[in-house]
Formats: sequence, structure tokens, C-alpha cells
Amino acid sequence: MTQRRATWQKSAVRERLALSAGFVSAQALHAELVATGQKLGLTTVYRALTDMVELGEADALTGSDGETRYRICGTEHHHHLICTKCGKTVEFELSGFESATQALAQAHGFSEVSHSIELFGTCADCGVAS
Amino acid sequence: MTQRRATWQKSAVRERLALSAGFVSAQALHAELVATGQKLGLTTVYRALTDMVELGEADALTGSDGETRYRICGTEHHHHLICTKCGKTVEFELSGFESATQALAQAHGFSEVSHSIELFGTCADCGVAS
DNA sequence: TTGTTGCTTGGGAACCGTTTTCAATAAGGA
DNA sequence: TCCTTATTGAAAACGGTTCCCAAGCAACAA
Repeated sequence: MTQRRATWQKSAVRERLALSAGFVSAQALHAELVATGQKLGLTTVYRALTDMVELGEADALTGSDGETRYRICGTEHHHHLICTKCGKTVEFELSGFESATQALAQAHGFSEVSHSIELFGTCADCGVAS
Repeated sequence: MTQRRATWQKSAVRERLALSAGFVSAQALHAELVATGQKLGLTTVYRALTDMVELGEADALTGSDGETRYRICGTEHHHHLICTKCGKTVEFELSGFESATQALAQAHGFSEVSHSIELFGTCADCGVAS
């Protein structure tokens, strides 16, 4: 059994991620850490983030560009409303919708259904001020 | 202005994709074409698929593994119910939901909202028969 | 505190899907 | 048929992520 050890690298990744309002890529996070004097390897950042996702401390989201972004999230089931400009994220739940999709899936003979629901848009701050 | 020329390669990609019940990766599609004696380049398959997506003839879906899969789809707005085992896909629409998300997004000050909604599960054929 | 164990780190190479390059090819109008 | 130029395709480039493995260090025992 793998037991985890506490290291300042993991703490640094966790803390830095907590500072971000939205989803951040592993590379960006690594760059920020290095820029603030925290010298750690990119590989380590990837591992720390992967661990956090497995522990349910963070959510991962792979965009259409193939890059995975991370964010510290609540543990309850939720979805995201993400600003495509600045990455700012709002969590929300969708009461009623969950059961509706479940019913729809079962109607088609599907089981073990999970879903991916994300909303993308431009937040107030990034919106055109004209 | 870019005008398109008809080539047997593009037709081959389109026809092969039409044979698939679900989403297929560019590499898999290329392998299938080569296996059936259609000798064309992987690059060409990528280009043909990208074109189809731009023309609205196909849908592209980038999975968490970073691989993009394609499928011929209807032109109206719809979502997908996808079997994670065999890739079989069912299209469906979500009346009422669209407006609900729109309202939710605006409530948070977001504009130009789009959404990504996909359901994943195990289809009847792939379900555990024990 | 010191010693031992083995998880963790990190730099670079490897991977893998995708895109770009560019010379050869071929579609389609004149 | 000829000519123009979009298209093809093999190889190289790319970019994000993972693997390799020797050095480092956290946790625990004595």
C-alpha cells in the first residue's frame, strides 16, 4: 500500500492552486511557482495535481486543445460555468437535471451513466465594455 | 477565397466515418482505411476530418486522454449519449435545459454562453451479461 | 540524535496525438 | 489539352504529458 509523504512541493502546488480563481494548466502553475522562487520540477507538479484529483481535492478538465487544467473544488457533485477569457469559474448544481439524464440514458439501455456538463462564456469583467 | 476540390481521399474518409456507429479517432479511421486497401496519408485524414467539422458535417469530441474523436452528426443542436466501451452513440436534445443554463449564466453576469453536455455510460450490448 | 527504509523528486528522454513543411501530384476550368 | 493552384503525403516539428532512474529526504525505530 502506498502511503503519502508530506513535502513542501506538494504543499506549494496546493497553495498556489488555491490562489487561482479558475482552472489552471499544470505548465502555467509550474511557471508561476518557479517565478515566485519555488524551484520544483514540472514532473512533480503533474504528480501533485494528479494526486489531488484522485483524492477529490481538485477537478481536472481537458480542453479541446488537449491541455488539462486543474482547480480546487468542492467535494459535492457540481458543474462549472467558466469564463473562456480569464478562466474565472463558478460552481453550480442542476437540480432535477441529474435524474432527467439518468432516465434518458436508461431509456436507451445504458447503465453506469456519468455526465460531463460545463458552460463556457464571457464573464462580466471580460465582457465588452464598449 | 478557398475553393474545395473533390478527391477520392475525402470521399473515402467521409464514407468510412459514415459506417461507424460512434465516435472514432483519426488514427483509428486511418488504420481502417489502410486495412481495406485505401492507401492515403494520416495527414490527409486529419485534414478531411477537420474540414467536415468546419462544414458542420461531423462532430469532434476531445476526450480526457487528449485524443479527438469524430462522428457524422445531424446539423440541429444536440448532445450525445456515448458508450464508453464500444463508442456507440445516441443523439438527443434537451428541451428546456438550454434556456435554464442560459438564465443561470446570465444570473452570474456571463454572456455569449455555450455549453458542453455529454453523457457517458455502458450500452445494453456492452453491459455485464455475467 | 542517528540510522535505515523506501517514497519522492527532477532533469531529460520518451511518448503520442496532431500540425507543419514542402515538393510532387492531380482536380477542374479555360 | 493545358494551366493554375488546391491537395496530397512522408518526414520533421510541436506541445503536453509520462516514464526512467539516480539522488534526496520524510517518517519511523532505536
